[in-house]
Amino acid sequence: MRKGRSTLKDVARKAGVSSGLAGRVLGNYGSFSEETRRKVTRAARLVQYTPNTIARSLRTRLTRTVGVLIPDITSFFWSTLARGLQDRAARDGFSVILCNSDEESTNEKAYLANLVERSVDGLVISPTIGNHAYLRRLAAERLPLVLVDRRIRGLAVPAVRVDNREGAYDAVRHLISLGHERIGVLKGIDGVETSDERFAGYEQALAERRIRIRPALVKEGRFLKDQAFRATQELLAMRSGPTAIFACNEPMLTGCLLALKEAGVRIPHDVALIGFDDPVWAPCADPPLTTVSQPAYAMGMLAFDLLAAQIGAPASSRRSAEEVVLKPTLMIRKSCGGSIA
Amino acid sequence: MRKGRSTLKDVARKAGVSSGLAGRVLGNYGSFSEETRRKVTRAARLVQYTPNTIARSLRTRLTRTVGVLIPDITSFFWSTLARGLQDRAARDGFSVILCNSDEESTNEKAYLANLVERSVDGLVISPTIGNHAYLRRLAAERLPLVLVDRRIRGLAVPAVRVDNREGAYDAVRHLISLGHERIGVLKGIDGVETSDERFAGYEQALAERRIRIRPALVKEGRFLKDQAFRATQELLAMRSGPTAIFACNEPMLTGCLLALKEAGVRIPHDVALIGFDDPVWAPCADPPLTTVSQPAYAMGMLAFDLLAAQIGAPASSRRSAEEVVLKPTLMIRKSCGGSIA
DNA sequence: TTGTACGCGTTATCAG
DNA sequence: CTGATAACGCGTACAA
Repeated sequence: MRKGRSTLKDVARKAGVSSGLAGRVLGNYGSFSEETRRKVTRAARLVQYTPNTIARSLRTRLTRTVGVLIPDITSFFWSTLARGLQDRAARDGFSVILCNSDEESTNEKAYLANLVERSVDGLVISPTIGNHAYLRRLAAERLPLVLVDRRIRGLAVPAVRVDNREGAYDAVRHLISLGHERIGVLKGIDGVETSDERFAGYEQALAERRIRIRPALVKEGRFLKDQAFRATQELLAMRSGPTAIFACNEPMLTGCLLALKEAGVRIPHDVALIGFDDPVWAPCADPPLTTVSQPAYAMGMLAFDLLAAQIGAPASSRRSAEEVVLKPTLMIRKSCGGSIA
Repeated sequence: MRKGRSTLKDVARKAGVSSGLAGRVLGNYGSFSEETRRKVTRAARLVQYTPNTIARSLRTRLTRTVGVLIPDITSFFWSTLARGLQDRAARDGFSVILCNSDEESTNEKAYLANLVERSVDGLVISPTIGNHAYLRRLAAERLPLVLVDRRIRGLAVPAVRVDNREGAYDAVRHLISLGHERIGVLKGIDGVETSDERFAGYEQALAERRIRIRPALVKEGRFLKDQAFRATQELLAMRSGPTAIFACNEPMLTGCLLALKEAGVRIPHDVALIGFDDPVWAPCADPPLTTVSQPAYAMGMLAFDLLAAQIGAPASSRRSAEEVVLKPTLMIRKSCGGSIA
């Protein structure tokens, strides 16, 4: 029994040529006669030759592998985005290594280091807060990089995201137009662009109508379902609590909804609810959820395309900050009800 | 400016020793004096040495990479399982390459081939139907393999799954105990063990109560939301349609619910609904969904552990079919209501 | 304890 | 057009 897969040497022997020649016809470069092309391809088929990508990578310094570092594949937005990314990657023959940061910069750092050691050709990352020195160094070294969902201040690399401020603004304006003024908000993580921008949209909508922001109504839910659950309970415990709540992502929307139901509050009668992210189940909820929808799948595809463009280009001529910002869209269903006036 | 990362040769030069020696202290094998250990580690730090995993892999034939090939990362069950898998893998220093088959054997075959070319150390796969010859060959070649969620007949490799028949049996028995007899079922894909077993549970529960199976009530939803949506519409269009529906996975549960709502049927009053898989949002649905819950995250962790055990063991002594079968649990909420008697 | 040298399987260059 | 041969960076047997 042979030990492993057959190599170029095996093909060469079988075809009765040198391994260099075999490599050329199989790699389709250099020159060779039609005669040898036949002999070699036939031999390759016979010995079931399959190139050793490890050896090839060692030589070419290219791995046809990209890393994707996101907060949590488990949430609707990220799994959908990852799917779009993986589909595009596969189309181009790239493999994708999945990493979940849980919004922890220590995890981020560790995964980043690992991915670099593995010589990925590029990286799409949704950076968390914390020390970005490492990431900046990678960018400086011209490792193909694309940021998704959020950017980092002062780091000029391609990014694909949605206009978060606008999406949040639309959501909150919708609430205000329905007569709400005491609007609770479940923020993500302070310092994360996505979160800050959504909060800015919230502020903008309120300011525009001269509604003052009540600090007690703004809670940091850390993008997490459980945190949002607790925060919602706190909101409900207030003397003069919110008449509406804006949850800044899907896990928090779920947590909020769970808390609301557990407390027996009627939606939208007692409190209206609107969320960022539009999971497939939003129409099935009780009541059907009004949300801000993001084109997550498309974002994943775009992220890969932006990355592939960098990988394909010579390191010197890489555009520094091609940015794609998509529009979120308000999906009006039932959870905000009609006017409460 | 240096061209790339520094190598063993660089640290060796810096430390004033041979690269072989440097390799040994950094790899911590063989023998060397305390003196050189200091010199070498210091040099490594100075030149920011980081091992080239490609070269190492070429030499050791090990990549510390595993592939995970599942139907669709986008669904609740799979994203949760993948998360458990990735977490465990990271703990042990393994990277995971994500592939989505969409239940297409051609995709499966292509991804499998790619993963093998990349020399993954192991593979966890949820095989779809179709030609399994390729997979069998890999198993025969002793590539570490673990099957998740479903097995393949006659292929003795470790597997982790849930007792699908029992879960489905419990679900349908629950429906029957509430007085339902015309129970519609949204099956997955005929031939996929998961689907067949769940259907077997359905049959068993009915047979036990001497309720005959009406072919018109069983629909193949292909595990897909949209297919289930249409199938549900067909069920609703029947002259004497179902009084209850059992959706065999989460996407189909969603599709079914969507169709039911769109048609204005009241749940459970007009038709009761129960699903396999218990997504986080199940309690938020209208009405809260009664489901069969699977320990997806744990299954992912276990799958990796089973794989790691094989990777760690010498190829000759690999246990052939350690199988883990977990218990699903019935989560009774509101979508089946009380007795309809 | 240390250094040398070879091989892993490619890609790619350079004579012939 | 073809065959040798040199890297790529690491692991490791073997000699010193």
